[in-house]
Amino acid sequence: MPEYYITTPIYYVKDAPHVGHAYTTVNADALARWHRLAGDDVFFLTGTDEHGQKVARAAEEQGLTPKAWTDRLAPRFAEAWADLDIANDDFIRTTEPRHTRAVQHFLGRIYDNGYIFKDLYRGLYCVSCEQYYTEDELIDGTLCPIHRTPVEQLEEENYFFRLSAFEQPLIDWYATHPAAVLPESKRNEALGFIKGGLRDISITRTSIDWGVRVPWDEKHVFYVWYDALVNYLTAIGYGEDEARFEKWWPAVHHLIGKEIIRFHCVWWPAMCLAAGIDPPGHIQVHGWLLLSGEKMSNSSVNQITPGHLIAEYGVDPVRYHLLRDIPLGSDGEFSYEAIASRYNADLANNLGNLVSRVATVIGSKCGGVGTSAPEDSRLSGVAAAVVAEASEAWQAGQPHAGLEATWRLIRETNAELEATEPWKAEPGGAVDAVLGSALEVLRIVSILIVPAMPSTAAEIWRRIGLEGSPAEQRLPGAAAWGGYPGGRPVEKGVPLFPRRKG
RNA sequence: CGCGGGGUGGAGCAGUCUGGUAGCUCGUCGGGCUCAUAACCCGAAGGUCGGAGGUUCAAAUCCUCCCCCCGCCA
Repeated sequence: MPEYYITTPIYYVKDAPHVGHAYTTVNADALARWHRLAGDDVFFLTGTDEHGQKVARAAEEQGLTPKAWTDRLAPRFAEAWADLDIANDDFIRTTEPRHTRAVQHFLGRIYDNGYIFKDLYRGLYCVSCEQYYTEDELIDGTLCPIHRTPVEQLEEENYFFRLSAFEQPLIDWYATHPAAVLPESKRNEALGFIKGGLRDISITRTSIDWGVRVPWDEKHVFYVWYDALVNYLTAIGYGEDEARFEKWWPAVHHLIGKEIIRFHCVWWPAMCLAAGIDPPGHIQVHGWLLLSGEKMSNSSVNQITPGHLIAEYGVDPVRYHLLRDIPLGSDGEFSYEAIASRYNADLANNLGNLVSRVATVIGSKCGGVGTSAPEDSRLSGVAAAVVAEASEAWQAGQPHAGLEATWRLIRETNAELEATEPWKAEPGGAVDAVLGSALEVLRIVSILIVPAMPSTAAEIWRRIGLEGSPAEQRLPGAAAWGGYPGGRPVEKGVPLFPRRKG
């Protein structure tokens, strides 16, 4: 059984989860669910990043210890994901003991291998922020961007990672793993950065203590990024369960936003090499969810919470919108107009309405009992083509294309009903055939939409009288034409997606 | 010359690598249907593909220059 290990970035617990986080997580969840359908052995990891200066400061502002603060924030992410029907297999927090052990083991290996050394770090430091800035982050190159006060030139003893030693190894690695980073434009960006020359990087701090202790020098803690990346290893038993680790690594799929390309496509593979393990096998980079043209961010005032959207539209429509309207890899605009339009057009008018009209005509012409589909239905060819196209799209990490293809089958089925008008015909073979085909389409569609809308899929499955659940089906076999047995009671039910005004 | 993304009918996108009838969804208009959630189906209008040069029998697609928009701790 092929393994499919997928990760989201771990989210920084500086603030509550917003729709940008949800976008990444829903995509990861949908891909995980697709691979489960495909019969892969799936492990889906998400979690929270809890160390570092900014968390410590946020806690302090609330009059809390960092630990108390993160204990309060982390569950909000877990709850948000539960509300969005996210079926992650693990939820990692970087403050867990297992993570401390993994980080110390991983960085200890790099240290033992000679790629970490002590040196003087010189930087521009804001005393109020207790933080270093680079010159271009400063106002006029001299003032702290937050406090607008002069920064100081400061020196601190740090441990450095010899990133410079990995310039050529990384170039070689990218050459032998051409599809490791997708889309290709992002791979080129990472490679371009590497070829531009790599400098050694400071990876520890003595100025803060909210972090993972450096095992060979207790005065230092690891800088938050280098502790955070290791979460991908912690969760699969790195350093503690060799068999489990090798099962999932390096065939991992990291789903990340484009702003953290350098960390994931340069630092991280280099650190893996330094520690003596393979770099991550797949990194899929996605774009941003824009709100009125601006990136949704933690600090944005006008952020929209996932809970708010779910209350307004329902879980599955929110998931569908995120997956269908913003192709993985490019930026997309979030708007209420877009989600409402998608809801009415695709969910209410097409899918929901198809379920309704089929159930009604089955009721009036077939006594409420589903009929089976003939093999030679015109729709069987469409279905086969759509299943192939959707599968290819999902496999390639393109949910929007998979869903687009799926909806073509729904449209074709509406058109087929229009062409044959079973509601006008006398009950009999012709009517049974066209309605059987429509029911078969609904069966196939309910499988194809499992990754995007698990609850809706299960509900359609149930209404057309099938047992078990669509999520238990295995592709490609289950999507082959002719799986609907007929003879099952078909329930009309209330509209799946009541049409929205405005 | 910081990096990156983009400018295609009213909106959002595909097509650009591998030149050769500009495609899809939404919206608009007209018709059909009335099984269905005023949903569905069919048809139509609407684009000199950011601008200017160039290569070519032929350019949204290749080359040159220019203009504009957007983002950079998910």
